[in-house]
Amino acid sequence: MTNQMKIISDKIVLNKNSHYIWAKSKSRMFSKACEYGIRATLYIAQKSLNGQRASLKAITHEIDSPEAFTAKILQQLAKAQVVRSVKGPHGGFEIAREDIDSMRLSEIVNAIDGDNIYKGCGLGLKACNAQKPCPVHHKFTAIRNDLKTMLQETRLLELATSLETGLTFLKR
Amino acid sequence: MTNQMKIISDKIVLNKNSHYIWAKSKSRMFSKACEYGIRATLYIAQKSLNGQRASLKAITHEIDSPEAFTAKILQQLAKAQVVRSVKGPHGGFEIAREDIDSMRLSEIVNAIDGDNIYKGCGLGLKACNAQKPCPVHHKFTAIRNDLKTMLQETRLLELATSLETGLTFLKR
DNA sequence: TCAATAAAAGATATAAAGGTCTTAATATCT
DNA sequence: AGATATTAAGACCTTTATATCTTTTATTGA
Ligand code: FES
Ligand code: FES
Repeated sequence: MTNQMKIISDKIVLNKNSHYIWAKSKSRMFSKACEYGIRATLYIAQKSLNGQRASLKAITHEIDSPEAFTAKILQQLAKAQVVRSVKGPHGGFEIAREDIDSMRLSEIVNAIDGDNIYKGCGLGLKACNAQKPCPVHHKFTAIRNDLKTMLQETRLLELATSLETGLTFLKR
Repeated sequence: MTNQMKIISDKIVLNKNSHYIWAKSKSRMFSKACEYGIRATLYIAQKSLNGQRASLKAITHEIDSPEAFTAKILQQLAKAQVVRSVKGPHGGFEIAREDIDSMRLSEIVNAIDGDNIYKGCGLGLKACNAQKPCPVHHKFTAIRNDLKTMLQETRLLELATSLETGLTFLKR
């Protein structure tokens, strides 16, 4: 590289006039909002199993997420009835025991990211359509369906339990 | 809804003061740049199999993508040696026959999106780490590995051939 | 009923992705 | 050599995602 561009970080590249030029888009399966949302929900589930509510402060501390942004996401999850919120002293977020048993990962993902991840075309055609498939359709739908099945079958209880027993973690 | 917010489209929601509030992030497996990049590469491969070059204009027409943006993506792919570009009259983009045989889908994805999609943690922890796994680690890595394998095994030739025979499509 | 606490709602700010436009470089043909 | 065709490079603009800050609403308990 003989020119004067400046690499600020892995993601930020500026040229000599300090204009942003290009960096690989760090694509992810779920949006950050959804990642925080899943982690927050799992923490709340874990606390709820112990008969406790989780406050916003506790949540953001335990999952290492930005507080105000996490609040917004929890609002969404409360509207979607994934979690229940309680205002005032000793308030916070909770999930009913029977919901922890029955709720699936897919409900959280749906509430935040919608279902495009397992319905949309892998190459971005308007919709996935087996009658007029894109070149990756067959290979892609197989993986997408596995993802869909996994999300729809995985219960909150199972994930919250592995957290409780210290087998898995929400931050590092 | 008794308030005055205005739903402009599926993705754009404004409140009474015309401030953007919130909409589900349409998450996708690959970035749009990557989707266009794959589609463009497949079209170029198909033309190359017929001994022809593909011009930017022809590409954007055939894959239905924004011209200037597609040009940027093709620049990236040329730098990554996924495609070869030729300037001047009768110029355009091409892929050597032997590369069409050997090149895998993963090379295109890597050139544009990098490898986070099959290396990163599904819940957004700094890195995926089996020693201190997140709650979805085991279920997630299984799917991610299937995706990785699929991308690494799928050859351009196979996809370009299915296009040529009219079994699959790059736009609709 | 009042102070304190905690979430909801709203406004605004910043960063990244997606996209356009203009000029430069390079190849081809006459 | 000059006109033309085509991609490369750079600057810039727009939209969406991510994030923060401020004000309002609900709940509790002294
Ligand atoms: S049409 Fe592209 S994935 Fe189904
Ligand atoms: S640690 Fe989260 S996917 Fe491996």
